[in-house]
Order: sequence, then structure tokens, then C-alpha cells
Amino acid sequence: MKNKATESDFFLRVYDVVRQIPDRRVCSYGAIAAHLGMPRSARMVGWAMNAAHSKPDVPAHRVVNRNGMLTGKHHFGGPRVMQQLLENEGHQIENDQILNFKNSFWDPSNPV
DNA sequence: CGTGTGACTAGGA
DNA sequence: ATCCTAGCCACAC
Repeated sequence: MKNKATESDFFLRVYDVVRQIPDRRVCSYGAIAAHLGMPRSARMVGWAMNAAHSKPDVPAHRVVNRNGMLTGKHHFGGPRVMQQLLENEGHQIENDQILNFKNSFWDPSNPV
């Protein structure tokens, strides 16, 4: 019998990875995509995040582009929500960009 | 079933 | 250093 997944497995995997992001840490789309075996499908990660919008367990606000810029802040129901959430976790943001992003970056394939 | 688009990334000028 | 182009996969129409 075939189970009809309400959502693609790819999306579910993305959610799973994002949920593994520890507190006070952030991740990039490319890192997640690479962890899923699709380093070139970073776009799809963002697209999955769009669906993750419905998943309170998925801290999409911890996922930013490789520049540490809050590219998807506009999709949180408010351009201020994402920044607010990140600052609430101890991140410093300026000009829509995470300060010391490199230091707060967390690699799913290399969770030191 | 074909086309278009997207919360990206890497490489070239 | 900045700016532009191409590639990529999945989903919606």
C-alpha cells in the first residue's frame, strides 16, 4: 500500500534538518541542500521553507543565505519578524545581515 | 505534459 | 572589490 505523503519527502527532510539547528546557531540554504545531497538545489530549500511556514517546529528564521542576510524576512508575515526572532536568540543583526554570522554558522554535516 | 518561477550559489567580467 | 549570468530542482498553473 502506498502512503500518500501530504508533502514531498524532500520538504520533510528539509524540515528535519532545520529542526536540528541548535539554539543560538544559524544555517544557510546551501548547507542544508548539501546535507540532503542537492548542493545545487539551495533554491528548493528556500521553497521548502515556504511550506515550513506552516510548521511551528521549523525555525525557518535560523536559515539565511550564505551571506548571512535575512533574504526571507519578508515571508514571515512581517519584515521585522525574522530579525526579531534572531535577535531574541542572541544574534546581532544589522542592515538585514547577521553580524559574526560566520561564527554563528552551524553546518548540519559538521555539527561541531 | 510544457512553461514559469523561486527565501540560492558559484563563477566570470 | 562589485555586478551580471547561468544552473539547478521541485511545485503551481
